[in-house]
Amino acid sequence: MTVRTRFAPSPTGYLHIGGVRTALFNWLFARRHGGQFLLRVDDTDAERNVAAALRPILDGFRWLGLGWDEGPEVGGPYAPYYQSQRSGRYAEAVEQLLASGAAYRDYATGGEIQAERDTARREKRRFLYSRGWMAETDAAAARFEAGGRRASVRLKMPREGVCAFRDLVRGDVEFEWGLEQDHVVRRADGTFLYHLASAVDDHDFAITHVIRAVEHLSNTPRQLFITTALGYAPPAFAHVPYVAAPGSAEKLSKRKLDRYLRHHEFKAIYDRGAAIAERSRLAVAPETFNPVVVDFYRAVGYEPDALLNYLLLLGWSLDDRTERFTRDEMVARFSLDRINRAAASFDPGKLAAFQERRMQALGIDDRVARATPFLQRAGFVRTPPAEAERARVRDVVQAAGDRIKVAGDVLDYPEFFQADADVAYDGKAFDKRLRKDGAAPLLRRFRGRLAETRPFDAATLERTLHDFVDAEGIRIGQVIHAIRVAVTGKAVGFGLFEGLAILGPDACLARIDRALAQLAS
RNA sequence: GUCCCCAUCGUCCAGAGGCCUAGGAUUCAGCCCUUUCAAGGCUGAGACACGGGUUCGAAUCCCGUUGGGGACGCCA
Repeated sequence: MTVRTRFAPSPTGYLHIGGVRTALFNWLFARRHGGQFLLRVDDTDAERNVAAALRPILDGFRWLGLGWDEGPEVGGPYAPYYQSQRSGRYAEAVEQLLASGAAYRDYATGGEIQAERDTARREKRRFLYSRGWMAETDAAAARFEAGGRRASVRLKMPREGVCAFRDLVRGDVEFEWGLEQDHVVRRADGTFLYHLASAVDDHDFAITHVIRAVEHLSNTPRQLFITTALGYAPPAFAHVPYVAAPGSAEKLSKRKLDRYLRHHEFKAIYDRGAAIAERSRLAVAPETFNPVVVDFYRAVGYEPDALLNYLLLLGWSLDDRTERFTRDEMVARFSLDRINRAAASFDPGKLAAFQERRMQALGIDDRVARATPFLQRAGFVRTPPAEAERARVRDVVQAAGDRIKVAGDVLDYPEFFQADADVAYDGKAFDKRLRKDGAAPLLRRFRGRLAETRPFDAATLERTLHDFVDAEGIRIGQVIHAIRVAVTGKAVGFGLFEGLAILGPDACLARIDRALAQLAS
């Protein structure tokens, strides 16, 4: 029997980072065992589905490189993979449940159910439907319908005994049947609910392993009930713990961005991302520009492999030290039995560390390829880049080295792409390094040396400065900062000589002149 | 409220009775390197929630307490 796993997103418009981890586990498990990983669209709730809300989810999967063997846009032998298009099958299943007595028509109104629920809560016991409006015979149904009521279909759950099953991460699990609800599987309007659809689909799509978030653990008995009532062989279950919020044990939620922003590492990656988005004139939807959502990482230039590697280790480990995994290594080493039982908090700082290492491992060509689109969006480089632009990007990325931690960080160096007159001065740096006694004349004299320096490369420039410093009888620190601010506008940046060489003599001289003029005025 | 689950450095993991004076990663602090900023190197701080058992021996097994969390929909 070949292993088949699935991830079943409902089209909400965004891909949650916790969802990705669950999907990754599914993907890895299927790949590990030479099986198939499929995507199924859980869109039974028409009201909740916004148009085109599946797009960002599929894009996210593609970006991450988590390919699906069957599902939306790729089809497959069991198509369609949209629950909204499988009503025929669900209708059959409901008829079968009804016929076997595993389900019944129910005529209670929402208000009546709510009243029973309220009573139960008042009496401090778990709610259990009285079955007061249950119709098990056509005669009973006719009586209710004569009163204008419409039937939903509920599961007739056992009221005694236990539901026991083995969970691949949690071990043996038991639930008391008597505590289970008579869940609705078909609404009064004839549409079907998740549990029914899920049980039917897992069977129809030949899913062998249901690997999903632990939130679904308590749903398992009712799904098992449906599965067995329908005569299907149940899949194996593996319930993965949820991903908790940074510095907390609460479930990570997209809606609590404001609260997470109080966590300094979370705030740091958010702020960095926001700065990149702003500089690259990226139109960000506040809805998804959120480190809880995968889109965020794509937008600011993270490496998918870094995200995946980090997520893999959030609740799973191989041993006490292996942390770096390539795709192939992940696939080769992954196993369900090393998934933790406790929830794990999302740690943005550690994700950033993985990203940094991954970026460092990339060759210059890859880094240039990652950085270029950000410069294009910011309007610094044309699409496609001119030859000179291409070379400039390469030089800057090379010189910046591992200062570029996410691809969007290349926008920290606009001065290499701007016209001389557009370079902005950092006011504080300008005052500190240029507006002080001796700075201007020193800079002017150095300009003279610079004008004669040839070749204009980093090594020669460095020699030029050292000669200048010796001749003046000063320390290098007395002039180098002034040069940096004059030429780049900033107090910080990569190697000064590399920077000067990249800009070339004309730009360097023009910028020094501009700074000098600014000082004189 | 009812049911269920979880519990090792701030965080993520290792640990399945002696290998643990608890290991790795990340974060943080300090030092080194250095024209700035990064990176890198070195050093350091930092945990078995508590109480009882079981055992020659417990972070590991059992019970309880405490704390934290999840599920309780005609949502998925």
